[in-house]
Amino acid sequence: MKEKTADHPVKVLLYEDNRDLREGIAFLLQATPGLVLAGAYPHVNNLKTELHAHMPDVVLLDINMPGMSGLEALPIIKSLYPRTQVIMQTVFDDDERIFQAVRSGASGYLLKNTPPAEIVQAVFDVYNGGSPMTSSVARKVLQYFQQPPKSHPAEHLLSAREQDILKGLMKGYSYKLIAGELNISIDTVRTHIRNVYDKLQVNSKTEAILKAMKEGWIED
Amino acid sequence: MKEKTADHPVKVLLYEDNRDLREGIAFLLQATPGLVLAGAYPHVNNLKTELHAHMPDVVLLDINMPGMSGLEALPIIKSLYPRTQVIMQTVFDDDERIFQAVRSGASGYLLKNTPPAEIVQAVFDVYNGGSPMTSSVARKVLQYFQQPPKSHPAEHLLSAREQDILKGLMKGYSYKLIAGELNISIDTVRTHIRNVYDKLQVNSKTEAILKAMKEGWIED
DNA sequence: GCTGCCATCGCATAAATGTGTGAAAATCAA
DNA sequence: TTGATTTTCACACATTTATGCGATGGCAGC
Repeated sequence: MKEKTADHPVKVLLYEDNRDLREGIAFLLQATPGLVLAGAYPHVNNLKTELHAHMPDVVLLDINMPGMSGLEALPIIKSLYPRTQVIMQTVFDDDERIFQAVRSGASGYLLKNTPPAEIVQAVFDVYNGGSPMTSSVARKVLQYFQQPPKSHPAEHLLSAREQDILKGLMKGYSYKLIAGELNISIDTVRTHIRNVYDKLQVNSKTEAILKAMKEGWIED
Repeated sequence: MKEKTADHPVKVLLYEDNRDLREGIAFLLQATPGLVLAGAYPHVNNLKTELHAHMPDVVLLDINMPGMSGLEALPIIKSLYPRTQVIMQTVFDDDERIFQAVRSGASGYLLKNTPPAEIVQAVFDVYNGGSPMTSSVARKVLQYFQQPPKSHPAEHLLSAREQDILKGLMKGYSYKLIAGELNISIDTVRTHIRNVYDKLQVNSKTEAILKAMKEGWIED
């Protein structure tokens, strides 16, 4: 990880409706060598204008603001300036906000209890390609990846052979192909598929595949 | 976020093959109030025994160790003691390792350049439900979410009506149902589907659906 | 006006699929 | 050993799909 703080000062734009907090952070950013505070505003209603005027490297964006919320502002920023790094700040760490922010391209996510010094560090972090996150937020993000302890209702429902056949279907194979692949007769394939349909409560290839996918069956 | 450090001391198990590093971290963990170092080992070859003996709350796990690697040890730990929190440590931050670790249930991921004080902090973090991550690692995780700026090649390929029909197929409908749904004749549905197949270069319902999904067609 | 594309419909035929009924061999737990 | 399950196969028949070869009308662009 190469530090690029010496390159040119990092331009920061701050959106935070709480006046004390805004001025506090603003002061700190101001006072930090290598950072330049391009602006500090209590709302994002003039977002586009300010973006075009300042061309910030990093935006510190509060989620809860009067008028347009930070979550609404985020996609606008990222669509206009994809390379601008955005750090979200909020008091709440509910899943909904986090994932909406992450999907919209947020590069960092800090809770409001983050000490000011770490906020400054976070600015450098995102600028250098990192993603500073409050650890409780990080946990929620990770949990999305954790192999959802797959509740495979089908696991015990379908026999090994039936699973083979189903996998064949999910690859788009015809009965004939599956039969060839597994070296069994077409009629056998029929039988298995019939049983699979019974167990999955469906009555067509399509339904079986869709159900199998929704049920979290493929690894793809 | 409730701190639970006063509850009972957090039992930590440390796996790290580098002796200096191991002893350094071990000393620090020892000396930290609220933490108890249950053991510090240079390899995971006796993993199960040590786990059963110490029942740790948190495991600090180096990835690169002689014999069994940390990545191999992780799923074993999580399957035996799902509630034990594991922090991975490594010098490398390549995507492969990170995602394998995350999928296997790692709760934290620190690079080796992490200052010792932060390692201690990380132990408390995971114990309290957080997921301390080096910010460069966090970035890679986030990027996985931001992935799908899906290119819809079919968007312009298929006409509006053809897309309607395809959506019908993807809901598992039969021709008859689609015809009813859209108030057109079955033969019309046939024609559209024929054209869709031509354009998607497939020749069965199943293939069309699978292709449509892979192409990022569904929102599900 | 002509041309290309789209949406609509019809008919015909071959192939694939869904479903009913049966049954033999292999495997496995009680 | 006995019984339950699994895996294998067969034949039959209805339905659904896939595909070929049409046709009509609408609408946009040149």
